[in-house]
Amino acid sequence: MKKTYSEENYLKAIYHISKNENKVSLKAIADSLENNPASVIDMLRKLKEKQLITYDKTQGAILTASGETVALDIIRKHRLWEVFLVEKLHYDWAEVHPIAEQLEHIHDDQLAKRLDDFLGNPAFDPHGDPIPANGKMPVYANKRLSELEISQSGKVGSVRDTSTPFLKYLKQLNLGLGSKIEVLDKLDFDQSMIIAIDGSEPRTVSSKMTDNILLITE
Amino acid sequence: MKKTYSEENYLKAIYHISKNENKVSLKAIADSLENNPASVIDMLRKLKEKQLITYDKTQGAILTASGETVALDIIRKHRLWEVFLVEKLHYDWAEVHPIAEQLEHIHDDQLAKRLDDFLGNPAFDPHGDPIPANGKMPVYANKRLSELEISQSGKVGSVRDTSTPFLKYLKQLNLGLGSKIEVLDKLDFDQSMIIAIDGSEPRTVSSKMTDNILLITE
DNA sequence: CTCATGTATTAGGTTAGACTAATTTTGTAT
DNA sequence: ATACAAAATTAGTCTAACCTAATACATGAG
Ligand SMILES: [Mn+2]
Ligand SMILES: [Mn+2]
Ligand SMILES: [Mn+2]
Ligand SMILES: [Mn+2]
Repeated sequence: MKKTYSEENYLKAIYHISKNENKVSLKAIADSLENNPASVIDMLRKLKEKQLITYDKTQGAILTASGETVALDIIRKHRLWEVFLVEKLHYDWAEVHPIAEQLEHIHDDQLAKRLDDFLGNPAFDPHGDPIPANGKMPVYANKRLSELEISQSGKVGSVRDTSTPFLKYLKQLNLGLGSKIEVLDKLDFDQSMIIAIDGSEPRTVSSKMTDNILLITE
Repeated sequence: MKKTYSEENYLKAIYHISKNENKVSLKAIADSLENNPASVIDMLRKLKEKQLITYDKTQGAILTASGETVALDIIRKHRLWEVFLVEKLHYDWAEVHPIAEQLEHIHDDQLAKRLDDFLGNPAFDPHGDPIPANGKMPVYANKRLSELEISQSGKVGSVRDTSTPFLKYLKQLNLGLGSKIEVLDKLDFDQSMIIAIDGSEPRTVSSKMTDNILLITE
């Protein structure tokens, strides 16, 4: 059964929220899609009807197996297209998200596979996020920078916020995927951190920043 | 001003029909898009409102300059994506049209240019159709005069025989590059033609002559 | 000239997906 | 336990883009 652009966006939003919160509330979906709660509840009923989710106000929205399949397929296409835009068309990684938001909805049976092969079967998108394959999201060890203790370190594996302002900020800090970060100090009163990026001058960064950097620690 | 998917499809349809018919009728648009005439007239009024076309029942629909710009931009993207799908993703040329129908609506300021460069600035799509550039559809002398049927016409784009006798003969006929030729009649027994050159007196010309004149038709 | 047919137009209706403005339910702080 | 605020829900409205069915207009064959 073919899904609409809008249905696909809802399923994707529900998937992403479920990875960060233990309950996917109506409000969280509304905030994420910047839609009115009244619009959201209509769509949730439609998705429930189509057996793509379950929903009630206490449990929140939960993807069914087929709902998750759709969500992962969209995320896969989104991330593959982002790789294409950066690797082949030489876009900056900060520019590709809005274009991938459109491209992820292109529907064709063979397209994702052919694109994947053309790109050399990449494992990660330009933001360091893993590309789903075979209906599953690959998992790998990662930790928020905000969770590190003083003197611990790690390599930047991905960023949770892919907004242009945030990515521009990172660029200004000289921080990219693979940068090594060491925690020099942590301020108790607002959780801001003093860090060294690739061994350079200490920089102070807010908890909002450290919450959005995911590290490969091991 | 951003155009909807549907508006773009209408403008494209009007463009294509106008190249094959001397009037873009409501019915022709309805047939081409497989939409109901009642739906079509609504959209024509909307496009007229937005100054993308003019329309009245006797003249039919005519693209304004800005309407044509939009149409050519969509056709450009359609054909570039077809090249991508065939050249890079190794689709068969017969499979790519429905996918390009979706991809042509992806909106981003830089995308067409970047894609064009990535593909090596192709002049033709996989079906041999020219790819618009700089807001214009390239035209090529693509048909021998001898291939035209009665009542068809075209403009002289080039000549295959460049011998002095031939060119002198053309001069005597008052025929040069850009001259408009209309086929008035064709004689079965020796394939000679009776033609009007720039609307002048009918002239009879041999098949040897008509084989050596290349026309821009469309 | 007239009427049959094809083309254009109007009128009214549907669906998807959004909205605003109540209202109800739930959770939390006192 | 109360009362307030946040979250969920309902009711009603809107727009884009389609539809069907009825009607008007144009045209060409007899
Ligand atoms: Mn993205
Ligand atoms: Mn990404
Ligand atoms: Mn095509
Ligand atoms: Mn083509």
